[in-house]
Amino acid sequence: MMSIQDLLLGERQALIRTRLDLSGRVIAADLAQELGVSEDTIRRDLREMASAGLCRRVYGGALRLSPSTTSMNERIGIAGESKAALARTAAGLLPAGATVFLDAGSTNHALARALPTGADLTVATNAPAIAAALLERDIATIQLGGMVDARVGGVIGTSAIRDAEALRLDILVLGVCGIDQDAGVTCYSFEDAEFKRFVAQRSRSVLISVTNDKLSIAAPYSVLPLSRVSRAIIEADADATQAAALAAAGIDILRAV
Amino acid sequence: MMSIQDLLLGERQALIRTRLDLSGRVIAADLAQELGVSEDTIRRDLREMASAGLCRRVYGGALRLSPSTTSMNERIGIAGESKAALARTAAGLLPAGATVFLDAGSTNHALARALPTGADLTVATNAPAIAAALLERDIATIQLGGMVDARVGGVIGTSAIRDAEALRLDILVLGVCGIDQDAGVTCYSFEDAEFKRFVAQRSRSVLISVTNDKLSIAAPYSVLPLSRVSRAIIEADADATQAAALAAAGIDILRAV
DNA sequence: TGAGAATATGCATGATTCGGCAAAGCCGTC
DNA sequence: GACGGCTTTGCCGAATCATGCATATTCTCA
Repeated sequence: MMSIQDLLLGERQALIRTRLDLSGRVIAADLAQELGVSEDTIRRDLREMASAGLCRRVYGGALRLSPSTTSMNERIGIAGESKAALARTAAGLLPAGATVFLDAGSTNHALARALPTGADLTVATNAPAIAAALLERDIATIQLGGMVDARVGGVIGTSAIRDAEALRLDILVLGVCGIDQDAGVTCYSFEDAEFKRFVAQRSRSVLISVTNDKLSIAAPYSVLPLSRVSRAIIEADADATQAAALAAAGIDILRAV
Repeated sequence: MMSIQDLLLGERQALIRTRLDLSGRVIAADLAQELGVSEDTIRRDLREMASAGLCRRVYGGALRLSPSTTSMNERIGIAGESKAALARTAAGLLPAGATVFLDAGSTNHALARALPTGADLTVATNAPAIAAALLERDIATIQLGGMVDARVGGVIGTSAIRDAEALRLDILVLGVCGIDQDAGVTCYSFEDAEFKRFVAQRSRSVLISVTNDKLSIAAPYSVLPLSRVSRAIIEADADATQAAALAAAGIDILRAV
């Protein structure tokens, strides 16, 4: 039996980095106790990692450097932090051993990046960028095949649906273009809507994470009625009336931290 | 009777590699006891494997280079400039309108990054990271589907082959693990070799770009004989004797600038 | 400004590593 | 079969490293 204190040096730092990625901050004293080493050792680790540009050292611990270090996050831009907050919350809702589908979209890309390295999940996706992020985190990945739609950033259409037929999912994390109490979940492309609907049929539950700008938006093509959505994660400062409307439709509402 | 300590050098290293793949970490002292050799021998093995890029050496043992910390970014970083030079030269060899396949691998990832935005190409790939780079450059992309092999960084196996059946390629840009005038093009995984061979059948020409460390390397699994390779791009300072050997096999040799 | 926590620095210690060296095994040649 | 060259391996000593502790310094917060 391997106990937590028998970590090799590199492993300890990798674990700290994962912790940083996940929650954005670590506290030296907590890490020391948790990993069974002295605070000095943790501080040395943090100092090293900071000088290697992997985190920012602060009094008492360390912080993740602002998400502008990676190319994709730069593209996500200003909305990055709120998306990352949604993503961290969503990451906590994926149980070990689950088979999950991450639909294309920047919100789900953030979720892929929020997953801890080596997470015990099998994740299928139609978006190459998401698959690449999953691979970097050493997570079992299934990539759907076909011509990639540049607007969606993922594979849709017949080949994707054919590949998706082989899947049996515990959780579908849906990228949504709009959600509205009357129109339900909607998106901007007919084929994309068709694809999402198909994947939803193959999944036991449907999870969506919704930025504020998607609330009360009805896009042209209908994806699912609200009754098919199991759970929604909304931003910490999301409008209470709209949240209540979704909850009234039977959706389990979670606010991101 | 062959016991565990009668392993040949290569076998021992292969076993260590398996162990690394499996659990992500090995401890020198444990391996020494388990394999019945001295710790010095294990350390020598680990040192060799580390300098061959197969693991990361840490105090007390070694770790798998986990994609999160090292994989693409660092592998690109280490040999970045020479790979970028190969990539620039290769990019110039893809004619407008062509249908191209970019095989998984850091060299081809560099090629994808070297392509100009909006290039008039249709590019198929089995590697999500490459597909993501192509999408960022607004290039028509076809992604093969299936379970992604973490070591290869791309999809291989039956589903990938099934998807590849639909392709008819002008140029296959092959990622090679080794090229040798006797062994031909070789790689480290049986399934990967099988996949590459299949794609090669569907392509009118085969292009490879070869870093110096791949020259005169014969990996375990044979991919193609040299006669099937149309063109090879080698580094500016590649060994002249080895270049001549490839040219003698009928390969069109180009030196990168 | 002062109390208390957090940090940097130097040092001791035990474990690990590196380089060189020699013994043993393997190979081809004479 | 004997010989020399080559590789692999184990062992030794010196050097290096990771870690914890003690001490002086710096920082935060009230």
